[in-house]
Amino acid sequence: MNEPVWCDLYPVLRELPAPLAQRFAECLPLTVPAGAVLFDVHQPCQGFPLVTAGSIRVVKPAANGRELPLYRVVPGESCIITTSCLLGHADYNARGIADTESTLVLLPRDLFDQLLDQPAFRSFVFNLFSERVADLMQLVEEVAFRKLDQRLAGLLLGKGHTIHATHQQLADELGSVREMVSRLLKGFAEQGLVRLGREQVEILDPAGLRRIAAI
Amino acid sequence: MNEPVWCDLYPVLRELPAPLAQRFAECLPLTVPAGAVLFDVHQPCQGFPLVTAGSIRVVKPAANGRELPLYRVVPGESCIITTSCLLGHADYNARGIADTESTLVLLPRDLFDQLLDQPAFRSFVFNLFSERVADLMQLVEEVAFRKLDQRLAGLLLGKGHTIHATHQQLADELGSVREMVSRLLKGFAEQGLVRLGREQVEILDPAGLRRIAAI
DNA sequence: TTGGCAATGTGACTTAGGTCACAGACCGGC
DNA sequence: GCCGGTCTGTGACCTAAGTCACATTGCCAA
Repeated sequence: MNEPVWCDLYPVLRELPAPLAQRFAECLPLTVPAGAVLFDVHQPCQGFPLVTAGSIRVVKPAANGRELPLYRVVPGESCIITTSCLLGHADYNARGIADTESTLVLLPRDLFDQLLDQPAFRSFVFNLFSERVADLMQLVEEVAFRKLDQRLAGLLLGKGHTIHATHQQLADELGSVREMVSRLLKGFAEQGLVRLGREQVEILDPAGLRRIAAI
Repeated sequence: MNEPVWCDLYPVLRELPAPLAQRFAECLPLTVPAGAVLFDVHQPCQGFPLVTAGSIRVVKPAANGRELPLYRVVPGESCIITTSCLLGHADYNARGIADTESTLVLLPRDLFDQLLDQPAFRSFVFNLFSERVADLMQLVEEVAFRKLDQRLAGLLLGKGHTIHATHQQLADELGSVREMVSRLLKGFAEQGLVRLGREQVEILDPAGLRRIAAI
């Protein structure tokens, strides 16, 4: 079991010596429904997730109930916070929620440690780890310095020509509230940058949005 | 050369095989004055710094000229952003400034890569790396969710009983402005939490400050 | 002692963003 | 068609934070 899909998404698994491959094969994949909380702040870290289907949303919860999205773990990716917690023997400092129904294998901590002795697995984990740190730096810059209209413009630009989402969903992505997104989108529409529809934003002037995003 | 101090601060250097130890010994330490910019946004990463004296302040510059401090590299520590850039072959996304006169060796990229093949050096780098990621998460939480009075209270608590610093310096630590710090400190003083003096803040009620910091 | 500079105090104002309340608009099922 | 819920629009208001301008204080060296 655990063979075909997993090795396609995580090719590094093909290079494992037999005993480790065996142990990995014994890890049962589990499927969780959308909205399932896989880990939460102050919990100890149980293991390292390898995702084959769906998407895990990792967020920082605020006192007022809002959540700031940090990143998503999609098939083939790794989870930087889990890596950090396992290496540093620390508790989680964020929350992981299944964005959609998701399937994953949870590598137990001792297996993860053994796998890290394998050069291939190690470089897989650390290369992704270092790339994600750059994203995290980007996020710090976003929340510390960029205004909401800049962030919204940037978000829209990253979602193709026509976005299908409610204003609430867009607000959630930004860690903001619906009213602000509605107001800003209306402003964009008045400038001819977008055309608005129910659960839909059509981008008319990508260059104009980029100017606002000021990336 | 490069022997006594370096190995005390970075014990991992003692475990290097002779050829690498030799290459390290050939790296000339350099001393830079306070305020020197060691690296900046969009620059390619030249190498990995080992600091023996002084302190490097790593900041994220904002468009308006202000800077948000991310962390400091002090003797014995490593620089997470440099690690990330070297591993991901990416340019810097922050600025590194000598806080005080500082002495460091810059390991060239190829030597750093070779050193990473050494288990001891590797675990030194990655353990610090993962610990700093947790700090970075903490920083995201700070700037995204916490109010300035909470952050200022937390800052004061981390600096001992009596703090010797100007309001401007405290504001810089928070990425804010002097006036805000002056006003907030005055508020703290009126609540009997601190006593203010020229370039000095004396903490009278740590518990009260902790309550405000809400850590 | 005093002139000057750095540090601090402070009020008035602006801005971004969030909150609240409620009014419409749309849409799918009955 | 009409009725429920969901989605969107919008004005009034609030707050945190920053900006500007200027007054005041305190120290230290000439």
